[in-house]
Amino acid sequence: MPRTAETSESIDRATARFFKVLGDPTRIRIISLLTTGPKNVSEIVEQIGLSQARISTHLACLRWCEFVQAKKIGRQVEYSLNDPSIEHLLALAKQLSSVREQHLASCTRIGPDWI
Amino acid sequence: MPRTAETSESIDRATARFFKVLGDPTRIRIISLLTTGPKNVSEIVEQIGLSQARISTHLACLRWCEFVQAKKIGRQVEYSLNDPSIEHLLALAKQLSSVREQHLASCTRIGPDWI
DNA sequence: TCATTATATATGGAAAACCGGATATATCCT
DNA sequence: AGGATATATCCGGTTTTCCATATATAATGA
Repeated sequence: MPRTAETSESIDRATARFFKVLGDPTRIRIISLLTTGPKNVSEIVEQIGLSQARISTHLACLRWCEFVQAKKIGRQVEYSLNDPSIEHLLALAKQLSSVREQHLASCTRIGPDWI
Repeated sequence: MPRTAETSESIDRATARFFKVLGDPTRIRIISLLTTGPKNVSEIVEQIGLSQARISTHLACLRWCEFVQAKKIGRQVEYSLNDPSIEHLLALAKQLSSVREQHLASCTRIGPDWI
């Protein structure tokens, strides 16, 4: 069954949201950290160095979009990646973006302040 | 030479910006369209159905971040993808996000309106 | 039970991104 | 040169995202 224009548009919207979730430095750092194995919230907070509240909302975002899984152990919650494909995707993206690292770093905002 | 925490942080920032550029439905649609071959601006405008001005700024964004190349031919400008890896990345992301399409569609904003 | 620890959520404000509409620039044609 | 066409950029306003701070919930231990 061929896809209609509407369904491909709908997938594009989903894909854009998917990417938007990945489009935040803190969330990338969290995902990168989790590629080294499961971590509980305190460990993540310690590694990243932001407030627990901030980390927790970023984790909620990643959890909602199913990038990560949460497992409650006593009073801690252990987070882990829930799909190995994410690691592939991230590795590929890191490779592509590290080539352009300086260039991308010089772009502090999306919009007509390029140049 | 091992990477220090700062340089990995810098790559993470670059990667996040890389993803942020991909985190817009219109830009995803443009890139998807360009996977079928080079197109000039008028063709892109026609296919996507947004104003020429809007398409043009999205193209500027993609061009700046080197997702696409622009080639001036007479008074038209022909755009094309400038790295086949982008296609792989997009295909992988589309696959991952189409699995969660309904779920991602139900998320209209990033932030505490999940649940 | 009460205090403590670990994590999650709510709220208000600042910054960033997106859009529509107007305008500028560059090329072609007569 | 002057008009038409193709594309790019600017501007003001609205929406979205991010953050800091405060507070809520849940589990543990005294």
